[in-house]
Amino acid sequence: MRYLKGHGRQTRNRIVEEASYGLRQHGADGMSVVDLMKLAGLTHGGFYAHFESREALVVEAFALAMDRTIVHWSDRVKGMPPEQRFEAVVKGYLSSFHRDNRARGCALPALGGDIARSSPKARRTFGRKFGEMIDMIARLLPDMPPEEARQTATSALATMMGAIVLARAVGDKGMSDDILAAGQQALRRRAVAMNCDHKEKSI
Amino acid sequence: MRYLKGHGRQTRNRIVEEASYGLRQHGADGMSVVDLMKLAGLTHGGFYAHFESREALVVEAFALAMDRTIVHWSDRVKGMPPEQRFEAVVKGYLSSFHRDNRARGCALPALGGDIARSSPKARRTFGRKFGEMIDMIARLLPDMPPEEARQTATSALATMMGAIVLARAVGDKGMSDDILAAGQQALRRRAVAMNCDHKEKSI
DNA sequence: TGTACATCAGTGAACGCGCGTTCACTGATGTAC
DNA sequence: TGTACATCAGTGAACGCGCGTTCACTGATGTAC
Repeated sequence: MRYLKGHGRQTRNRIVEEASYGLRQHGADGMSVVDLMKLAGLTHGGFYAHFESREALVVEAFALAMDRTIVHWSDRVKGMPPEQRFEAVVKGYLSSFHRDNRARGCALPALGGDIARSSPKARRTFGRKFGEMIDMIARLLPDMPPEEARQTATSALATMMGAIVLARAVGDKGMSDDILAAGQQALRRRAVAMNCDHKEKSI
Repeated sequence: MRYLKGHGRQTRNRIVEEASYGLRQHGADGMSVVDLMKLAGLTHGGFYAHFESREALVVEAFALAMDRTIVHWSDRVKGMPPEQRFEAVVKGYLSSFHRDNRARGCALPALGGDIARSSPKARRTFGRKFGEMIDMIARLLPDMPPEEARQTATSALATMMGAIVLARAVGDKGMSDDILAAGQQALRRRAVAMNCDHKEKSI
């Protein structure tokens, strides 16, 4: 062998990984094939030895980013008491650190809007990964019936993602911080509402 | 005068209006100057008689779309009893009709992600308009103290916008409907939480 | 009423550029003998 | 140990195309006299 075994595969993985950062930073249409290969320290000519098209890489990079986000959440709550987990993820998500780190942050606010305009194939992949995200968040709510947990996880993801998009979009720093705070407050309230529901049911 | 008075202004308005539909449908980078002028029934050559640059039109079209959304909400709640207004807006927003009508729908889910990557000027304009949206929604919550109403309006907008982006992005129709339902449920719960808060305070 | 000129919104060819994609080639290192 | 050849990840010039922007021009209609 002229190259170490698996060299090609390793290069390919590196391209996908670097692309997942670059695309989150600059958007699904924000980097050219030349740019994406440069991120991996390569020239553009070899691109089509690894991927069928630019779009195929975008879809892979997007899926990888979502997997990484799920792993990140798992790591974050590892060893925590169950009742603190949901809020811990929310706090980390709706932080100024996350807002200011597009490239390493969640793919939903970075690329969700682009996916809505993508091919059916890309949207199916997105749907599957988003389902995994819902499952992951729902598992942080063990007190709830499974269906309610999934529904709460779904709306929590919508709130978190929306708040990050808006916090990144507004020009004003104070308003941006207010958006993150409002999101946190809302998700804390949601927990209160659940207690409330239970109280009302038990009356 | 060779043209009726205000002809140029009228044409300009028509370009901005049609662009606001086209850009919501296809994204801030999804239509060329040729495409945008064609929407208004014109050729591309005259574009720079009306606008300084393509980006200037995008910013104007975006601002117009946000103004229209605010007016749409006002019209919708006109004459309704105050306590039904907030939920009426939420229901209209988180509907399959809105999800399936990108071009005429709210600009936040259609273009929010693009704005986050735009020029500071575009983001300042967005921030100002978004502030107006918050004020509008907060006015639908007259029972709350002003600051709490603004905070609730902010997080409600984040939830609504996030849910529409996600509902549009997932390939699966059932999952998409679930996302809208989860968003509605969450915002209903939020109202419950408020009642709860008041009860707890009054104890 | 008729003719020459002024106005200006809109036209369409042309520009330089960066894009996604293709392809003949390179060069480092393995194998055959 | 030395030489010829095979392999293949990576290179970079080239392609056709659509983009944002510029600009000389058109043509319908107003005004001057």
